[in-house]
Amino acid sequence: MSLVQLEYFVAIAEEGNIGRAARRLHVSQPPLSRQLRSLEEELGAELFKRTARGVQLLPHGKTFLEHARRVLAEVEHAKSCLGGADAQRGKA
Amino acid sequence: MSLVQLEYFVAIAEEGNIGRAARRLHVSQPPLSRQLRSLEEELGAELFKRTARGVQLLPHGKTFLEHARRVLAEVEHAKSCLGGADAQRGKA
DNA sequence: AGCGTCCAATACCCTTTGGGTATGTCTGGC
DNA sequence: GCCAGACATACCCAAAGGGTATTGGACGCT
Repeated sequence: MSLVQLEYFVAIAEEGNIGRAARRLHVSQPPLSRQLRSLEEELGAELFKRTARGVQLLPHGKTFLEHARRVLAEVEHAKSCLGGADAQRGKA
Repeated sequence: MSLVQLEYFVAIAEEGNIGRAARRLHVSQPPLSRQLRSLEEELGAELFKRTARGVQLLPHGKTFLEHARRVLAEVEHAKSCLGGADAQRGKA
């Protein structure tokens, strides 16, 4: 599991659509599909139900989403507590 | 920044010695040196003072260590809350 | 002072990972 | 039946990550 996987997962969850999440993240769609699948395999749980209109969070996915957000928030906090200058630049 | 970088950083901090941390993590020493430096560059702050006997946490490093531990703990929590089976296996 | 030891840093190579493009497959609407 | 939209797959290439070998520097001992 990696931090980018978590970022991708959160974006997909928020968009409900892998392609749209890809545009938001400025990457193309296939990498997102792959990272998501790889994450699901590592966790041993399906996070989304794939439909013809996009993806939909499953119960496991909802649970994991909260954790993922907390991890990412903690990371941001860690970054912002150090360099000051760098962190501020990053925020903009 | 990646999760492995945080794991490496914590191990180095706990061992006070990159080579020993490397053995503990079952990797060789150079990758750890590199990842640590890369982390410091990204954060824009030196985390350790390099000495002839090993490395020593600087104030920034101590602060960051707490955050890093929190992130990793949160990740473990996220994992353990899903698959059950997989998570239990991972714990052993 | 000189030597040996220990540690981190660097150089170089190779494998693996990750992203991009093109295409396939399926579902739902007209 | 056909088209449009969405995820999955195949294939390629660049980048990241780890390994081995080596260098450079600091400490301790004699």
